[in-house]
Amino acid sequence: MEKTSCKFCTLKSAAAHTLKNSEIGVLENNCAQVDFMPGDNIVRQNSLSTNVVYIKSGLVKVHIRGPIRERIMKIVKAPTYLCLPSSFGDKVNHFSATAIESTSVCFIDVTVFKQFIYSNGDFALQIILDLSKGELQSLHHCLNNAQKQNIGRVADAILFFAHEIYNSTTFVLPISRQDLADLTGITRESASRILTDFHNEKIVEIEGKKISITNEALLRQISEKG
Amino acid sequence: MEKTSCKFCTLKSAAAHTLKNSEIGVLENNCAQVDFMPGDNIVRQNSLSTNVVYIKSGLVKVHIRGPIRERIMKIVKAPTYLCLPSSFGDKVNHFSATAIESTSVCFIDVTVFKQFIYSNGDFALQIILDLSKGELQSLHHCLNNAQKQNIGRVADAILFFAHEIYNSTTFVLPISRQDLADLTGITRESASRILTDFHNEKIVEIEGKKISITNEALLRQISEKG
DNA sequence: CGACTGCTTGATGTTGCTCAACGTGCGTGG
DNA sequence: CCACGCACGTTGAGCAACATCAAGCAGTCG
Repeated sequence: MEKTSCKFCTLKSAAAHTLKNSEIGVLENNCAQVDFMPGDNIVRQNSLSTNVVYIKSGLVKVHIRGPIRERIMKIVKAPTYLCLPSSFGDKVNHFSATAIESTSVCFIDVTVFKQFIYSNGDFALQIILDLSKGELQSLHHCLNNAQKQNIGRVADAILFFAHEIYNSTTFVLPISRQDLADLTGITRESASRILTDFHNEKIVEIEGKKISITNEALLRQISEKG
Repeated sequence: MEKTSCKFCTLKSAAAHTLKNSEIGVLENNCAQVDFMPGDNIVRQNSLSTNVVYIKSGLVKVHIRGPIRERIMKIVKAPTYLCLPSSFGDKVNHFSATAIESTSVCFIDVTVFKQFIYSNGDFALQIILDLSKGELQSLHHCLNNAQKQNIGRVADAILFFAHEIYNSTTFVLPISRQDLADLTGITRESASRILTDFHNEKIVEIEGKKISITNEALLRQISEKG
């Protein structure tokens, strides 16, 4: 567990920027930074949630063991808070989180966090904004998945990585086909088939994990039409 | 628009209980109560969201016009806040809300609401708790629907009405088959078929909109096994 | 080299949507 | 009052989308 100074941290959240110097001091004493390698488990479902998790850098998948199969709820890149709702709404984590790329995380004591909300209105408002945006996003994601058929969801996922994560139409998929399937809620086989279909129809070029979008307009259309 | 006194309102939210007398006064001047009949539109998707909506009494469906078809996100009973995330996360409503039973609603100015969060830590914490619990619920609901097949979702819906809404194994379904289909993400025809299947297999007794669960153990098993 | 993992591809069966037909109750307008 | 349109509900037949099952293939690690 390294010694870090929150005060001079260059990767502070919007909420943390509202903290006063004295509060930063408190934060520093109740905050632990840990680094994770790809595949490492950051948060485990059903374990006790005593810390707020802040992703300083890296890429993380948030997943949950559903009644039938594993489901990846979302893939988030730093900087972001993780699983705030679990910390506040319940005592246990409702999700697991696993590093996809090497990732730095700050664990912050939840009681300290609550203290900040209590004493610092700006901080509270920022957290509420974060929560609200997060909820809207995941509901839309959920809605999309529920109504689209497989091909549309895979198109979605590709566009997501291209624009939300890598800002490039060419990228290396950081997850396996199984993970891609879990993310879109389909089977490994279907995911594989759809990728080769896209390749054959010259919509994207696929070479192992390397993906390159060649006909973005069509891909977008597939994503929207379901 | 009736004259009401928030101070003596017996249906206050947990958050509102934390307000000081002076704050209640402010609330009273920025709060309007409106009554709705079944079928009335309370909040309209894509309209400007300038108010926080608090359901004092009644039953409401929250729905959204998806890319393909209408989708009912959830059915909530009073007392509860509605669409908080829309108010904070964005300027427009992401959902519509429609009264199912006759319903009393308080519209509260969002800037006043923000003021409370800013000045009253208890209030902020309560709102964050509400948001967190709401998000966890909707994510689980989403997850369930995504992995279950139709029969399991309908079983879910029946159990939901029995236990969350009416606290009785016999009740009158307050919505149409079409709505039930939109709630579970299936077609009207499938919903109808599954209900008659349940009836034939003596799992529930169905007579128009009157529903009576006769084999709850089996119904629960269907709901869980997908 | 053999075991193993991740990926692909084909064959088969099931689920659930679509379409179509038909009955019912309700409100509207002639 | 009746005729009509319209929303709702039920049922059946056919079909498309997917999951499942099964087999095979390349790369990797012991």
